[in-house]
Formats: sequence, C-alpha cells, structure tokens
Amino acid sequence: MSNSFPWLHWGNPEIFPNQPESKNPNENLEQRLTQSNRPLRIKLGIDPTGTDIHLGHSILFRKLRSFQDAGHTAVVIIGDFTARIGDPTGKSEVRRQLTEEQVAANAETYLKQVRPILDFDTPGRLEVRYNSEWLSKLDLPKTLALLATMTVGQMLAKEGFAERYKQGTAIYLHEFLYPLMQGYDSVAVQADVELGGTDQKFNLAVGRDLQKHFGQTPQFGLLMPILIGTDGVQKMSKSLGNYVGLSEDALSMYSKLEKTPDTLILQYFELLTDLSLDQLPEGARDRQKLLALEIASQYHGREKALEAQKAASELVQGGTSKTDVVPEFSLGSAQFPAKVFYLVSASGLCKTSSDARRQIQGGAVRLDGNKIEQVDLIFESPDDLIGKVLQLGKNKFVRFVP
RNA sequence: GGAUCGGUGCCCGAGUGGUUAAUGGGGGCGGACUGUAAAUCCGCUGGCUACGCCUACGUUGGUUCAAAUCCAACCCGGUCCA
Repeated sequence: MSNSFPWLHWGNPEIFPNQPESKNPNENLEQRLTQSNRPLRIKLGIDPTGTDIHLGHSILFRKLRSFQDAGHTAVVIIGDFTARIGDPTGKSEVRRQLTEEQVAANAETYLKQVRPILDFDTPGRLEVRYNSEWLSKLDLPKTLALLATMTVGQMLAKEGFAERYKQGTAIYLHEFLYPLMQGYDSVAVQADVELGGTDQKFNLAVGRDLQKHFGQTPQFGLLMPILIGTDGVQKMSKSLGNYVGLSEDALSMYSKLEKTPDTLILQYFELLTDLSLDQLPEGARDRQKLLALEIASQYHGREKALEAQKAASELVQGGTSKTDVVPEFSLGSAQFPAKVFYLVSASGLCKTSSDARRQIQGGAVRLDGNKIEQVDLIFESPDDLIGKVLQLGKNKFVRFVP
C-alpha cells in the first residue's frame, strides 16, 4: 500500500478491485485518484426506514468526509423507493410500508444527524439524491432486463441468501431485486466509488456489473469494517440495543462509551476518532474516558462533553450533579399525588410501570443518591421533587423540572 | 394443485384438557465484586398509578364447568410429489 493517500486507508477498508502494482485507473483506486482530472463521485446509500443513526453508520460517513476533504463529491442516496416497498432482509415480518411523508421525515432526520460529520457547506462536495427519482421510472421491460443480468445461482451465492436457502427460510423473489436496485443506483448517479460495510460486498459488486452492462466504467467498492456494538459481541444495531445513537444527549453518549469493552477500544479509536493510536494513554480506564470524551465532543462540542464527563463521575458516585447535561423531565405532565414507580416509568427511565416496580424492588432506583425501598412511596406535590435527580442503575438519570 | 410436518412470550425451545402469566436456555435489565470493564455469583424478565384488574400460545369460530392443549375452517412456513 502506498502512502499517497493516508486518508483513504484509515480503518483498513477493503477496496476492490485492488491491484496495487497496476497503473490502470480501473484496477487501482490510488491510480484513479491520481489520474482523474475531475472530482470523483462517491456513493453512499442509506435506507430511511428508521430514524436513528448510530456510531456504526458514522464510520461510513466519516470515510465519506475524508473523500470530501480530498476534494471529491459525496453522493448520498436516500433509498426512499426501496424503503417504500418493504422488507429487504426478509428476516421477520414484512416491514411496514412507509408513506412518502414518513420517508421524507426520516430522510430529514438522517441528514440532520450526519450534519456534524459531513461537509454540507463547501459547494460541490455534497449531493443528496432520492432513488425513487430513477427507480420509480423502471417499467416491466426494463426491470426484466435488469433481472436478466444475473442468474439464480449468482444470487444464491450471496451470503445471506445462501444461509437462508440452506436453513429453509423463505426467500421471496422480489428480494432478488434489491441488490439490482442498489446496483442500478450506481448506474444512475455514475458512481466512481461506493462505500459500504463489509456486508455490502455483494451489492457493490452487482453495481459494478450493472455499470459495465450500461457501458459505464465500473465503480470501486470500498468496504469499511462493521462496528461491534457496546456489548463487545454483536454488530452495533438498534434492535440489539448495543448502540450509541448520534442524536443521543452528551451524557448518555459519554456514559455508554465510557464502558467500552477493552477488546474494542482500539478499534473504536481507529474508526470513530481522528486520534493517533500510538498517542493513547496507558491506563485502560483513561482510554475509555478519552474515547468517550472525544466522541461526545464530535457531536456536542468540547464543552458539553467535558460537562458530561464531570456529571457522569459525580452521579455515579452517588452525588447529585445538577448540570444541564442531565436530561430534564418536566413534572408538568405528571399527576399528583404520584407513586415512585409511576414516576420512574413516566420519566422514561423504564419503559413500563411494571418494569419500574421490578427495578425498584431490585434496588436499582435512587433519588438524589438515596436508594428507594418502597414501590408505593408517594409524593404529594411536584415541589418535593423539583431539582432532584432520579437514577436507574448506574447510567440512566433524569432531573426533575417544573 | 396433492401428501405430510409445523406456527408458543425479545429469540430458541418445553408443554398435548385443570394451582399455566405458561418448564428450560439465550439475550436483556438490575444487584454484589471490579477499573462504571471482563470473568464469576445472585435476582428480575406480559401490561396497568396495581394486595386487584386486563391481555397472551398463527387467525376465526366450536366442544367443555374448564383449552396453548380437543374439533372445524382459514392464513403462513418447511419437505416431498405434480
């Protein structure tokens, strides 16, 4: 690997095709970067099905930013068409079809969340496209032509399909269309490079095939590692609950990252921060703190992050930090007299009041650092609570306000 | 279209008429320990401002004092045949 483009290689992405010795700009991305006389078009697709982006996604956007900073054009594709059709994984029940409004709202939220990462301001560095623009125009003849570019055998070679086929899980025909649609996106925006997680290799390759089919120069694929979640085991995902969302408040972001497992910490530094690995502090604990502080700073600014750090340590030690990084809960909507377990659930600390009861019984709930023993403890008026901090476990806090 | 097996709580998986909100495992959450980690041990794990009430075993009906368990139809998946 050459050193001409250090920004290209952080995180150790898999690039394909990759022939380091080749001078051919179609076989060697560095050659393409060197020889091209125009900014390259770097495609990254997102599915506006949910509303939360987490640190796992942020890796791709960070890489995209690297390209932007090197003068290239980020082409972010919102998969609104795909999202409106249904479930591309076939994993569980069919995903609810999203309406146009929902998709638009989700897309909006996404862009807002990645704002701290991408360069939205420099002219020519960012292009946001919706794939309904071209996919909704595909009629049956064109769709058939797309389908005819691949064989069932090729499709079944794909990891996900292969497993499911072997296990006898249902695979619906239209699922075969997803890789093709994603590939067609590359054709539509004339991508030079497509970013994706390593699980996207198949789809990116399909994009290359389709581009060739349509007489374009095939894109490069650039695959970033999939981030392991905060549990240290499975990939970061919202449904597994092991994620850190980009829109989370500074305190919860800091708190989660401060317990990043030792096995993950170097990877997190490499993929999620700009810090150099050989300048990290020695102690494992210090590393966790630095990581948490660093990432919280990226999304909330240095000041908030430091505040979160301070508050986190105070709160955990049974203190009563009242800084404004502790999320507020307005008692205006609560009804008094109120029982504690009701407050624990109403404030969002627990999802249900039943759960709140259990947590209290399990000794997990504190008010201003004092453990609450009785489930049915009653508060007559908001005045008894305002300014106090309610705590669940070690990391979840809420500060009562009028 | 035919034959056959199956659909249980977040997931896997017991249970084949009655203390069954449903054994067990995983995951998750909490507690102890610790470095706010890992490992280990322990507890909890349907909902409800709650000594009670409500909703649950693919769906809808039926038999019964009583069903996740029996019957019927339907829906969905697997396998084999066409």
